[in-house]
Amino acid sequence: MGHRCCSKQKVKRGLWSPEEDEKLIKHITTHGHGSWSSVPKLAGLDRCGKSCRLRWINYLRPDLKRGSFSAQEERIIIDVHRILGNRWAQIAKHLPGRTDNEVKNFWNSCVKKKLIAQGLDPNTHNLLPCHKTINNHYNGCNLSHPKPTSVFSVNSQMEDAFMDMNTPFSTLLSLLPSDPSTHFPHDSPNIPIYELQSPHFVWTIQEQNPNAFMDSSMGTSTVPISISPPTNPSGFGILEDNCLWSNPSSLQRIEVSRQDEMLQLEQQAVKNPQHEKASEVQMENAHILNMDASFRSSNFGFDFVESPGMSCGMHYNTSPVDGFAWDC
DNA sequence: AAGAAAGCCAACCGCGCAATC
DNA sequence: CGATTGCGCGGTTGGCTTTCT
Repeated sequence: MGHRCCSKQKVKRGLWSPEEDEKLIKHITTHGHGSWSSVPKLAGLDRCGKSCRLRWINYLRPDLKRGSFSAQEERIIIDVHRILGNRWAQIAKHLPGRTDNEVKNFWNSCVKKKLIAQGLDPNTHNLLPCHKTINNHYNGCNLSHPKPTSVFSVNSQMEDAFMDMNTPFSTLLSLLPSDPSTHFPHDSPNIPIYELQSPHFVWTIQEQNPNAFMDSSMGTSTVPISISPPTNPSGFGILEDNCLWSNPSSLQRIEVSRQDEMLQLEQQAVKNPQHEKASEVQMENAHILNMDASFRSSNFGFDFVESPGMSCGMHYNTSPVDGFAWDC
């Protein structure tokens, strides 16, 4: 199995010279790479095809985004890594202009250390053993995984939609059960809990504690979601490339719309001081709207809570705004 | 100022998969 | 249908740079 294309050839190795780069760029921009194994010969390079491919993909490609990673890119990396693990190529697909190698290096040199500093195991994203004494409650609510009060079957349409990054957020919401008010748990009438099952996944969806939202400065409510493959005890490893929670653009659109609404109300208050009190009421109402438990409301972001790989008491917000939050 | 240690990142290695022979 | 080939991937290495002592 496999092949030893490089080991049997006496070709140059190590760092690439500017002249070699120039030859490779010239060849690929004019002829395309075609078969990588033939590129060195055609381009006049004393390298193996594999080395040429790597140099082009990781360094010379014109669409590469150079420079340090943004905070949002870092967040995406952490989010997707929590689900996919060290599948760098898959993670890199969520970061236009970044290569798997770049993501991997960034992870190993920076992100890993940050997570450890936050008391998280970078491999599992669980709390490290020495940090597991943090309170196991969430804004006064017991966070031990609540039993779902309703289990819905997810048909293929829903599953496809959930796994497709391009599915509009409104479509996702419309696919959820239409009348969530009938599925509130008896012991927590304000916190509906759903579990959606398919042969491949279990989605646990829970409206976030409204009090938690009221503490939020960004005017966004969230629907914590945990997704786990029913047959995989680790909770990781078999999710597909395009996952709902890795759709930051949807979240941003939603959040921007909420922020715009709040901004408009604030501007109204500035323009019409005599109506300031009325605007305050309107703003308060906007908050209340955000607390609306209806899944058809567009006031949601998506979070994970209590997935098999996450310790009780830890709340990881996937919105582009907030970072890790510890609920103590 | 100099040597050591740590950080960073480009490149290599070896394996697995899929297409082709 | 097995062998070969090409490609892509994740893990690892090695060397350059930066920071620390």
